[in-house]
Amino acid sequence: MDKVYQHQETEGKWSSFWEKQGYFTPEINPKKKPFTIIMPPPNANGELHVGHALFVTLQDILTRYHRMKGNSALWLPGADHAGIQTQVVYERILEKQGKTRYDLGRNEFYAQVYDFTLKNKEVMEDQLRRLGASCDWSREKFTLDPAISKAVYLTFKKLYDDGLAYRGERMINWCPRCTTALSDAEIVHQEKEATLWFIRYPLIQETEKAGQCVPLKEKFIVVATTRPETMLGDTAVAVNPDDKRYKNLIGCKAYVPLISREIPIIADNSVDKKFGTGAVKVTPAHDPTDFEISERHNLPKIQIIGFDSKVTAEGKRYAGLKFNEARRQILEDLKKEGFLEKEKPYLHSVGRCERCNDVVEPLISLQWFIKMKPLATLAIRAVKEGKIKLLPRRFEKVYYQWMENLRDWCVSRQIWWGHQLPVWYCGTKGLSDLQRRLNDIAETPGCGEVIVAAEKPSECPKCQNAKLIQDPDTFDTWFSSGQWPFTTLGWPKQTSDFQYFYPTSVMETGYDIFFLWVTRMIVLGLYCTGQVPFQTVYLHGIVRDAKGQKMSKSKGNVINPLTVADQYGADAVRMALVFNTTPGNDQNLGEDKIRGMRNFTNKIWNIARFVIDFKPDSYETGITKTLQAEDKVILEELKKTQEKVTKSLENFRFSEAAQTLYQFIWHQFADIYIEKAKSRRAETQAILEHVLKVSMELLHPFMPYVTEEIWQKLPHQGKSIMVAPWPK
RNA sequence: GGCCAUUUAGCUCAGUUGGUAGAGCGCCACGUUCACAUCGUGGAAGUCACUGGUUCGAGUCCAGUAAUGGCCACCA
Repeated sequence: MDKVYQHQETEGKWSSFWEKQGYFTPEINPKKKPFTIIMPPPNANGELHVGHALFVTLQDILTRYHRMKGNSALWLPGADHAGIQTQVVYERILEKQGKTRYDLGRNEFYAQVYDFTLKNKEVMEDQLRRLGASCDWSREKFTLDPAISKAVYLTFKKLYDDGLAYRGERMINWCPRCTTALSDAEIVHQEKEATLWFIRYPLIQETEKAGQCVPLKEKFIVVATTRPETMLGDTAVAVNPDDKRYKNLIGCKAYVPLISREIPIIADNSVDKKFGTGAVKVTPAHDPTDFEISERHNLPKIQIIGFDSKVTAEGKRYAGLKFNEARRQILEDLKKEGFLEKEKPYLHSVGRCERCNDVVEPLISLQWFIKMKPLATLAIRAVKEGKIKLLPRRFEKVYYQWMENLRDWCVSRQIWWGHQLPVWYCGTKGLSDLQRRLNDIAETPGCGEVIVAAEKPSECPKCQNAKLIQDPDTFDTWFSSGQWPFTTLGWPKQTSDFQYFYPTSVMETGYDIFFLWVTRMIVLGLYCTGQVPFQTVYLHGIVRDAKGQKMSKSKGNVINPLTVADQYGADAVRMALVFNTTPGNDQNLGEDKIRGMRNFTNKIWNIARFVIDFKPDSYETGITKTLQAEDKVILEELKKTQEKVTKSLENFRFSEAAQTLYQFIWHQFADIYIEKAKSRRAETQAILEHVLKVSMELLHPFMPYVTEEIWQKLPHQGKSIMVAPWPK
């Protein structure tokens, strides 16, 4: 044995050995208890980062532990097409070639992105293997696999038939760069220095009801806004009904300056008396609150900013201008005509597209939605009844809050990369103008019937027209990944996998996608299968750099897990990622820590050298000799370690288990026992071998490679430590 | 505006039934024949953010304060 542990020479070897032996593929055995983890599918648009390495480590620990315990342990890997994110990534690649997706056209673009994701997927698979992931490649899935897609279509049809999926004109978040609607969960709010403009809306004396309306002294009602250009779409001014300043004006009318539209002054409780002037301009087509006010008061909704961010024809003389140019022009005109009373700096938050960072525009649009109230009720109950446990527990509170305040989920996206909606229209009549324009669809006749079906219908059931047009939109990527825990197991077919492995045991993922993903899996899992998708949710934190800064390419502080795995060994990287960490909290990872764990692997290696390289003529193979005090102590400590590690793992306390093993192996076994054993070498050999073997078995889930390498050199009947029984 | 987390040795962090403070890294001294210098032995180092309370006893439970970070929300 070498003096220094050479991870390069062992890690690749064992990884392929395990896979060839079929150890990653569990058997469906009714006598065994299943243990299932569905891997959060990495987005197939890049390489693995250190966050992936963390989930690989935690999930592999659980899988290896339960496999050794004798369960049928399935860890099912996969990859996510990652709709909008991948589309944005690929469009950036095209941009460098001076192209847009429109230059390629929908089919060619889809083909190229498909190719791109498959290549990334392969790279990621190798990287997962490299990190020691013992997942079952024979069951690997991709979100765009035909069977998975079909399940997704069926779910949508089921929702539609149950009245839970509907198409409607609602206020959505529009990303002008991605040219698509987004759900609320995909919006990132950011503080921004802005200006609050105070604009005078001239009052109109109501002649018929003379005397009822008492105009203000200045004959204006002043409103405050951060977006003056939206005044083009104002259809009311709202005040709080209890606001004494404006009480006499309720029911009166005012002019929108510059365009001279006559609008009512109305009372609505949503208006905050203390904000600005206490009077707010109402732009129903471009603000969610205003939209709701307009619904309550039956106000018209005038869209004045189009999907192209330009002012529409409704904007009269400002039509055709980009919204920001229109803003400048309008401010200039307001000033010139004396309608701008004052301005003041104001800090407020703007919504941005999570993927491309463009400012989103609230717009009314015809989209598909999922009704969330009834689904959320199921989801809340599942957690309340303890059918799903969230770790750490504190996430239950935010879970309930989120579920209780859900708005309907907009699931249609005007992007090309993803599952196209299983909706067909008889002729182009059913398509929105937006859809026709974005996809350059020529008009074809038809009765306008809307058909939702898992497969393309041959003709319109109403008028027998065979020229049906599929909805060009694609699903929110989280709609398909929200069904991942059961579509991967064959649902809706009652496959043996589904029956045996579902509901899954643990969902292990980052808290950063808790709302985007975990909540949706719970909702859709309960709805589709009638069972919880998983029993325990373990949420890990973000891996930051050594100083606690978020890793990013631009900062240059990224730790590439594969690079450090090559340098220090995958075992060291894995151990560093669980050592001294807690669920739900971020952790800092520096190279020092990984180096320290590399030293630990080397320590283990040298313990093994000491134990294994000893070649006496003969020695007792069993632990039968009268035991000395130190022998009793180490065996007792080993027993305690075994019990503690088992208990820690049962309770998802990975760090505690890792520290227990580290302390035992290094400081009790090596520093104390081995030192003492040196003076009575031959009679301790059996104990040394035993303690080493059990230590390796306990440590195996954490550091699979070095433990296998050493275990193989020890006397035993087994073929691999991976399938050795968990020490009792 | 609401909610949550964090605050423990120079640094990064563990500490789950409340019982004399722990780890890794770093630091100091010594030690290279006999598994390992990717090492060993020994050592210095903390009034566990602050204030009050419960308790025989609190880093650990309760109330409040402060600082930092995060999440959620329709702040015009």
